[in-house]
Amino acid sequence: MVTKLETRNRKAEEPAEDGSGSVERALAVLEAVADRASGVSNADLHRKLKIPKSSASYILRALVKHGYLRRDRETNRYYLGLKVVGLSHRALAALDVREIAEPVLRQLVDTTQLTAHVAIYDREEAVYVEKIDAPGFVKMNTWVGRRLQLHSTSVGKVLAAFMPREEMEAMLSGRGLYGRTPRTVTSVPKLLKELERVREQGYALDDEENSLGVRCIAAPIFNAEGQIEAALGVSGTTHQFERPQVPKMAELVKAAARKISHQLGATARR
Amino acid sequence: MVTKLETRNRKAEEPAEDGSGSVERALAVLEAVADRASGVSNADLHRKLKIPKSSASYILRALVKHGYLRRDRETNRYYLGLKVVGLSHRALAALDVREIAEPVLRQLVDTTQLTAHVAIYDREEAVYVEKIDAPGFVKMNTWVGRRLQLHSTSVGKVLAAFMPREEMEAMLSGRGLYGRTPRTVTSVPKLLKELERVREQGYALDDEENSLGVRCIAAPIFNAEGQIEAALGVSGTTHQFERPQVPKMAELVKAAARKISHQLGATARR
DNA sequence: AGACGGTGTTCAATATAATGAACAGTAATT
DNA sequence: AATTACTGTTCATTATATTGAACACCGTCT
Repeated sequence: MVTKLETRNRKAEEPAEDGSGSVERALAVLEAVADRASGVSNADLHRKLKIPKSSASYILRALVKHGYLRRDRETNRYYLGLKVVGLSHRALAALDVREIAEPVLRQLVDTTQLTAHVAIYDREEAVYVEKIDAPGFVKMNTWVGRRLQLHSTSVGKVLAAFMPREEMEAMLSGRGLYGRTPRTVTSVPKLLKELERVREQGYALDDEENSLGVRCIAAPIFNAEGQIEAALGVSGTTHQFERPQVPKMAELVKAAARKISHQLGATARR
Repeated sequence: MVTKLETRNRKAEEPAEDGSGSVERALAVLEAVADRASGVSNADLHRKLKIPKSSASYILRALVKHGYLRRDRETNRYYLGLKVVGLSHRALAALDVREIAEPVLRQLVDTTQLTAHVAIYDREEAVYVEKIDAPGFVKMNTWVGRRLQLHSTSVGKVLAAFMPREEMEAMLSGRGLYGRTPRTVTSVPKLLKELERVREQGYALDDEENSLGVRCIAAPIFNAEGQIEAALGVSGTTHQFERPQVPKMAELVKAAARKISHQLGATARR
């Protein structure tokens, strides 16, 4: 332990990770490679992760051997392999809500002309697990797998508002809320009030709080146990989705979310 | 199942394995979890992978910590985490051909009323990296990330036919060709002849060779260096895609593939 | 040519992780 | 309630993987 800390002398900005592990380092390598679309060399990893290049050499070989990375023979740079794409499909296929939601989303996109997403809660963030693009040329910079902060997005606020109270409070206690835009709610007390309103209204609004020029609205999807399963949201530019439309959109989104909840076996709520 | 266990046993008996063992086992765990949609317990892994449950315990914790697996607190079973979905997006985003191909595929689906795919070569298999569904109720059981054998599919045959000759022959030498259907080409010499014909014609046909009742046709996509980059294919049931239509479809698919090649910077070929 | 700064790989010593056994829970038995 | 047959976790010891240093290999410069 001590020697480990000594060898990794200055990791100035990174939070201390004391988890033991060769496995963890391999995963860190995987993520480091994912971070750079232009590929990563053995030496890059040696610098970036502060691991001996000999170790990186072995780790990389193992990852390549299993298809998680691929190696460009010309440049000796490493890129993400396609094995992860197969795994991704398996991970998503396990989420029943996706399949059920998809046709409902399509219809919602048709009626609202906005981009629709389904997001679930995962490790203190919201993750998009389904997306249907709006027609037209303006596209939202989102994708299945994208992770979002809870406090600055409509789906995030919905997921937080309806999760078990103690879990939510434990998560938020003593946590800084990053101000993504001037409109982001950055104080926990204010957010708690906002979440209370979300529970009352049954929907959450993101009025340029996550990205300037983008407005979103989301509603909760419940499962048969009455717990929140996911959030359904629509997103558009402030031009596509003007403020006066909010009440109408809220009803449409809530209705769509209820429809999905119902198909998941949830009984009517409220 | 049986064959899987057999290979595991043999592997365990063989002495030398290069690469980092602990990392490889972690990856094996990841894949074992992916294999079972119903989740996997620590004890399941102990049995399935023949690793001590204490070791499995540590590996699982590391994978959960980084989001590659998630643990159901109720049942202590493990499922794939959403981290892999984010990685998948990065891996696919690195493939320029996808973005370029997408609108062309859409148009091709419109004109042919068949399902269109783009596949690339990866580790002796073809992998779908893009898919556009045909309209209608019949859906192909395919997905982005699905891996296919080279010898029994149209995209696979195209990828094999146009890859560097020596690479292809090294890969095929002394390899058994699994007979997926009665129509599958199962001998290497026959396959080589077939690939020769593919090169001449500029397209490959899969006439119920991979799956009974499914017919596919594919053509190569070349990059600016004149190397094959991907294969573009259309698939349909034998009802949707009848044999007399093959010549016409071949031309449509070849034209679409050429269009993509051109946008990738390839100069006209043949 | 020769020296340099940059790669990635190999090897033996040692620091680290793997693991059998013991432990502590849980659930369904008798 | 006691018994059985499962779980998963912890810990000290051994067996293994990690890693600094040496090596080999480029291109690019004097």
